Amino acid sequence: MDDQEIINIFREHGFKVTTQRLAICKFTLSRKDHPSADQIYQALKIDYPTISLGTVYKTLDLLEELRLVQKLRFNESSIRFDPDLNLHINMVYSKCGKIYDYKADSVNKMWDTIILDLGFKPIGQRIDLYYECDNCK
Amino acid sequence: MDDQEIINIFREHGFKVTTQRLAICKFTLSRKDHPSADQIYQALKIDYPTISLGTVYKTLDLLEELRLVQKLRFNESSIRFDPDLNLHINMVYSKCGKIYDYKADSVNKMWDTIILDLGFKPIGQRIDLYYECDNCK
DNA sequence: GTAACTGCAAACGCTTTGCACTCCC
DNA sequence: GGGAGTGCAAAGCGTTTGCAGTTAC
Repeated sequence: MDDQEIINIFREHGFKVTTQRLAICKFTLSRKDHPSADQIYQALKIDYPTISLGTVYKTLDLLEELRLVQKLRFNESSIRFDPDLNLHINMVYSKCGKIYDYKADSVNKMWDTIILDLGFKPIGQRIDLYYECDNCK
Repeated sequence: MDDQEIINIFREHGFKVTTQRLAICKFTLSRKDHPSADQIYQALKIDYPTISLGTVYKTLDLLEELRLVQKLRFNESSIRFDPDLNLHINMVYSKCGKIYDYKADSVNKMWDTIILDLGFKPIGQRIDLYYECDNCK
């Protein structure tokens, strides 16, 4: 998603385009490791020294409302933000806290069958797999 | 799981059996709707008026350590406690906050295939399905 | 120009911690 | 009797809220 697309989405929904919003949005959408609000804040502080954590939180709420990210709570204190709202598996490395997405056609097919089996369609889903990586921590 | 079984598990691991622990454990293991620490506390306060929220938290941590429950964070502030550690789907009702387990052989079979496809075995998993119930809230 | 947004700091809510008292074993 | 467990209250920590100042449009 390029800058113009993001700008259009904001404007279409009546939200102003600010430097902070664009930066937070671009950063979060480009990440595949589900950063926390503070990780986003720390990363952006380098290029935008006056940005505040409050703005990061408010913007992330906005992105959730615009269906550009989803909030995920894992078994740790902070919320992680995932820019992929389609069906995928969250590969969670329990020790080091890293999280990556895994996508495969086979999963989609299986999933369709499970949903069909259940008889009614959910409004969303979440699939996690937990691993322990020996080389971390 | 009856009282004696729970008592044995505590003793085997060198933990003392107290009235509070037994009550918290029995209540949590019997619940299928994934109560929060405060819900457990509120429910037990009726029969055990002197019980404290701190003890509920400490005991739930102990039960997690003994692999009798797992902690689950959903998109709400508090932690939910699930006494089923085997493969199942969490049916989450987004509006009213209710959560139930769904188990089916078909899911297990599908899941085995997905894991086999991935090539390496996880140490745990979590599957959520989100619904909106019209009659709630 | 003005309504929306930002940055700051205080408030909030759930969870954890510390400690004196209590009670299993 | 002694050490683990409890209850209470304070501390902790990520997140939310309120507000004066600022900025997009």
